[in-house]
Formats: sequence, structure tokens, C-alpha cells
Amino acid sequence: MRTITKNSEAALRALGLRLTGPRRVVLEVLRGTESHPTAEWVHRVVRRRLPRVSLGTVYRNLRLLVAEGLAAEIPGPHARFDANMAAHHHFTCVRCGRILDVDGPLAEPHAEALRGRVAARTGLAITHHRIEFFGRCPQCRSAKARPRRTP
Amino acid sequence: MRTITKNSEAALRALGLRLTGPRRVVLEVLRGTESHPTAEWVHRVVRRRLPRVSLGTVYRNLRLLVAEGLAAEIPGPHARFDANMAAHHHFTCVRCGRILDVDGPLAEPHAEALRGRVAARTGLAITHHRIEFFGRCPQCRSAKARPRRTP
DNA sequence: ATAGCTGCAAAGTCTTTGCATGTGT
DNA sequence: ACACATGCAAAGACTTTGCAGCTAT
Repeated sequence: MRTITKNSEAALRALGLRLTGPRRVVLEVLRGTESHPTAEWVHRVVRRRLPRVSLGTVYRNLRLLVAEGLAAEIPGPHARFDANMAAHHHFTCVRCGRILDVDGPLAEPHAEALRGRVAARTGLAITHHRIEFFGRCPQCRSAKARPRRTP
Repeated sequence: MRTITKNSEAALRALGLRLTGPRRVVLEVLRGTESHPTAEWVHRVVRRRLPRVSLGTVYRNLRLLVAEGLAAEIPGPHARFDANMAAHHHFTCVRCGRILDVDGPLAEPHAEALRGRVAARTGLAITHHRIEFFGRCPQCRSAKARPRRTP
């Protein structure tokens, strides 16, 4: 579990963003989970602290955080967000939809080499890449339980 | 440019699918491009041959082709489709949005090794993966021209 | 004071669906 | 014949926006 929850304020201030209640809580909520949540999930959790926050405001702040580099958006039919800015990739469970982190050092050195090779041979100017792994998560491998969706 | 356009019929028949005009043309159009088109683009092109085909029918057939393994869907906010079923990855131009193929042998051997390594260390059961490269396409690298969207 | 936020609700986008009609086998 | 497809239009799911009223600085 991630521990940061405190100086989201500082992070926002450092970027010259206004520190409003909804904004701060959206960032804290996002930093407080590893579940790669949807906007709706963030909204539900934010509302436990600030019940009057609207979904529109959550979207606006999520987009702002992404634009400011404090969060990333995981592509897909429904957008998911991630405040983990360290280089890492994702594993998606094809059964339950859960997304798990595959952290940097594990995948990175090889992926970098791959990137260089591809760039060299295709002539494309590659600035970055993303790797998405698919399979079954530990829970789903053992459990006979019925599929669940995350979050 | 891809050449196949002829035995889309055979492919459909082999799967026991009914051979209807819209279905055949949707598959032929998809097989006839490398542009990773959206449903709307496919619809426009299909209509040049069968003007009465609806967008709903295009979606239904595109989904069917994906389900039957004759096409793949590229994830994102707007779905894109691809009839190239050989193992390959994609390069997305961050300037114009164009998607280019990065074909198998180039990326594959290393990616396989990477996958094995990740699987071994994380304990995740990885069945497949996808690599997406980002950067600027040749056109955009040279051109000062203004951004365009693809298709 | 005032540029920037917010809640609310309405409007957009892309995609899916219900239904009556048409069609491949 | 008859199960399956289609066109059309309406409905859905998710996201963005306009606007008048707040609020951080």
C-alpha cells in the first residue's frame, strides 16, 4: 500500500496550481491507491470526504493532474488513472480486469534495448513506449470464484 | 500496400459465418488498408461500394470479426481495427496520431525474453503482451506542416 | 478584487440495441 | 422456411462544457 497522502499540497503548489478542496482530495485519493481507478471510483471515494464534489470536477482535476504530470492516464475504453509516476508497466488480468504494476527495473533494461533496436531498424524516432502484459492475476489463478471487475 | 482482397469470402465461410454484402465488404476494406482505421472510416469506405450500409452494421461486423479472430481491436478512447493478424506491435505518432506497424521478428525475440523474465519474477501467469511505441513518424519529422489526424 | 474553481445540468461522442423488414442457406 | 442480418433510430455509457455563483490568493 502506498503511504504518501500528505504533501499533495506541496506538489500542487509547486506547479502554481490553486489549492482547492476537491483538487487536493482528488490527488490524495489517487495517490492513496494502487488500483488504477476510473474517474467514477475516484469520485465515490472523494465524496466520502467532500460529499458535494461533482463528477465533472473530478474529471477536470484528473485531466489537469495528467496535463501537469502528476498522474498518468491508462488508455482503454474507460479511462483509468494512476498517480505512480515512476517508470513502470502494467499487467491486466483478463479474467477480472484488475491492473497490477510491473515495476521498472524488472522490465526496463531489456525494454530499453528493444526500443533502441526498433528505432535503429525502422528509422522511427521513438521517444517512449508502453508494455502491457496480459494473463491471470494470482487471485484468479487460484479462485474458482466468479469474475469480478475492478475497481 | 496490402494485396489480399479476394478470399475474404473463404475466410468467412471457413468460420461458418453467413456471407452477406456488408460483412464481406467490411472485411475486405479492413484487409485493404494498413491505416488501423476507426469504425467510422470503415463505414465511409464501405459505403462507396454499398451506400446503404449503416454504421451500426459496420460496428456489428467489426465486433464479429474480432470475436472470430479475423481482426484485432486497438484499445484507446476511440476503437481502431486491424486485420493484420501476424504478431506485431504498433508505433503511434504523437503528432499526427498515425499508427504504424512494427513487425514481429524485429521486436519479438527480445519481447519474449522480457515476458519470461517478468513472469518468473512476479509470479504472474502472462499469456501475451502488447508493446506500443511512441514518437514522431517520418512525415512529421520532416514536415513543418500542421498536425493531421489519421485516418 | 479577480482569475480561477465549482456544482449542476445539459450537450457531446462514440458505441450498442430494439424492432420490423429483408436475406443467405 | 427460418435463423440470422440489416437499416433506422433511439438508447446507453462515459466525458466534456456552459454558466452563474464561490473562493483562493
